[in-house]
Amino acid sequence: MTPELKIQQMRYVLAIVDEGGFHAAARRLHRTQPALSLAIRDLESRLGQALFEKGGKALPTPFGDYCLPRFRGLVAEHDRLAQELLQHAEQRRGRVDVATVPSVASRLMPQLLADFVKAYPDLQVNLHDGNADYVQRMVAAREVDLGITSLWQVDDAFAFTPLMHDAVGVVCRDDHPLAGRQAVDWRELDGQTLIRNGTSRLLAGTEAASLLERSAFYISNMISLTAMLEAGIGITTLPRLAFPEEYQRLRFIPLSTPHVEREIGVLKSARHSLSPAAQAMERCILDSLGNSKNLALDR
Amino acid sequence: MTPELKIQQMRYVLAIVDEGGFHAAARRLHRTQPALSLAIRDLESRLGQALFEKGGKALPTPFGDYCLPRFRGLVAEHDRLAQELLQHAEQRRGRVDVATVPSVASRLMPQLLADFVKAYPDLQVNLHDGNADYVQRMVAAREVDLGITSLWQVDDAFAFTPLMHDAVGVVCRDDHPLAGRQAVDWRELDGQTLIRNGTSRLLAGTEAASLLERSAFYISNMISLTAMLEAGIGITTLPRLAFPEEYQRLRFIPLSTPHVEREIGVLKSARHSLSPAAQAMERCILDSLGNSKNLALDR
DNA sequence: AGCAATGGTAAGGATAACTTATCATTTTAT
DNA sequence: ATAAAATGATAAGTTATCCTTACCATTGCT
Repeated sequence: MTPELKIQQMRYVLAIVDEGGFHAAARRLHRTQPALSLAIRDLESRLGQALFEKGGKALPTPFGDYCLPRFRGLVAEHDRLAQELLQHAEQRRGRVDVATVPSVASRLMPQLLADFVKAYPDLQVNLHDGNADYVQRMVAAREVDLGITSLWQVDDAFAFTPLMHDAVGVVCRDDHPLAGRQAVDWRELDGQTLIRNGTSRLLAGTEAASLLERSAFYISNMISLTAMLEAGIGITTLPRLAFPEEYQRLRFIPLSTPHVEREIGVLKSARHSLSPAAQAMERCILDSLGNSKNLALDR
Repeated sequence: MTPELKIQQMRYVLAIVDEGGFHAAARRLHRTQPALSLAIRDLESRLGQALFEKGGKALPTPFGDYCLPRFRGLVAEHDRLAQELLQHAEQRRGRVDVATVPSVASRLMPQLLADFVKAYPDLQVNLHDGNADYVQRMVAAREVDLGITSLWQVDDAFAFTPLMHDAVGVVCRDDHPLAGRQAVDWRELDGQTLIRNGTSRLLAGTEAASLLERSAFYISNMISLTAMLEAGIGITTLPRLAFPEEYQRLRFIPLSTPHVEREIGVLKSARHSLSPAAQAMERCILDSLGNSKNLALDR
């Protein structure tokens, strides 16, 4: 019933009209003139009406005149769409949503995003941050394309690409007895006031696990936690990346025994592939953080 | 640079998504499953991005999700256009402009248009009327598709299809000496007050031409002319079709010597073809007035 | 009149599209 | 748990579509 009008046939019609003849149009389209003749005849037979007058010249019929602007419209629409989709496919347009843990957001993302917008200036980036559980849930719910986090729970619904190891250490004020030390053993913390935080669970399952049970404080908010530490109320443990360098009076001492580290990496859904923009972001992340095991974290 | 996205490929994508799988879609499209696989692969390679996830199920990728509504839009646009053009081609929609001489407009068009709208209820008809010169100029300027008129001037820019012969006669009031006659010779009009009108030039070039020179009146407007005739001021000549039957006191007496007639027919441009709607109108005119030499004009 | 355009036509070849047959996986049912 | 059925991918071969070469008819221009 409804004829299938091919975009290419319409293009031929437009070229013939614009160039004023079959030969000229054929030249422009890199075809031969009979190719156009046949294509036009086919289109005419589909519509049941002639598009060009019969006598010698390539003049549109009244019906052809009626079709012309409509063909032009659909072809323009097609080209606009093809262009748009290509730009998305080629990662020149689009949007990425990324979720990270706060330490990554503040320590790694600034440089990374600067590199990213330089490489992909027209891609929109949305950055969310929260704890590792939150990041993983955002990825699972597909509210973000990618997460940069440590693995919260192994689950084959996720694909995790490791980026770096982030060792846990003790954080204390500069007047604390441990402040000048190069390393510390967990047993030395016995009797100290330990403030737990969101990352403390990294110690669970290690020989230092008992420290957690003896701790009376839990503070999730980083601002509050640093305020407590600066006030000299106690000490805490943090992965190095999460240690806030900007607080002058705080010190980070690596925990040598047990050696505890979290593994930071890129998290994505294993079942779904990435949008083109997210592919660009993933590549950017891997290029920038992948090989260099990021040893430049010392101050 | 810009890939050529075929309407059919987009249709395949939509069918696969809507039917939830390659097999189901293939069934609906009367194709086999590999045909779809290959078409999709081709489209994906043109865009440089996968549209469906790899693992078994036919789930769209995020890029596929992005494409879907746009494909749907363009396909819908295509179908709408194809439908519209087909309706025009099949003369189910469109517009015809017709110009006629007044006699045709008042005596022939009412029935003809009634037949036409019955056969083509969705076609818009615009009817213009004026003298034969006006009609011919309208056709030449392509402001109308068709004219129904007598030929004003022969010119190979026009195609003229004769419909009927329309004999000239004398028109007078019922109390005129000629009123009861079956025929009249031009010599019998000698000494009568002859009022010329737009059709009087039909006598030019005949033996009765001298009558025109002796006439002091010329009235182009039909209402004015009939008023003059009803007032008994004079007589005139008119083709039978132009004789206004509705005036009870006026009589028409055929002119037997010389026998003068105009030929009424369909006029169109010889260089341009007709719009589909105009083709419908032409056919309707020829069917309704072509063969029957329209002898049913007596009252 | 003769030449150089125009577009149309016929036959054959290149390309694209589709089908049949088969395979590897996954899902469903027993 | 295992068989059966359904999924999509792949390879080879067929068909249809599209395009080209070669030629013709007509028109317009020197």
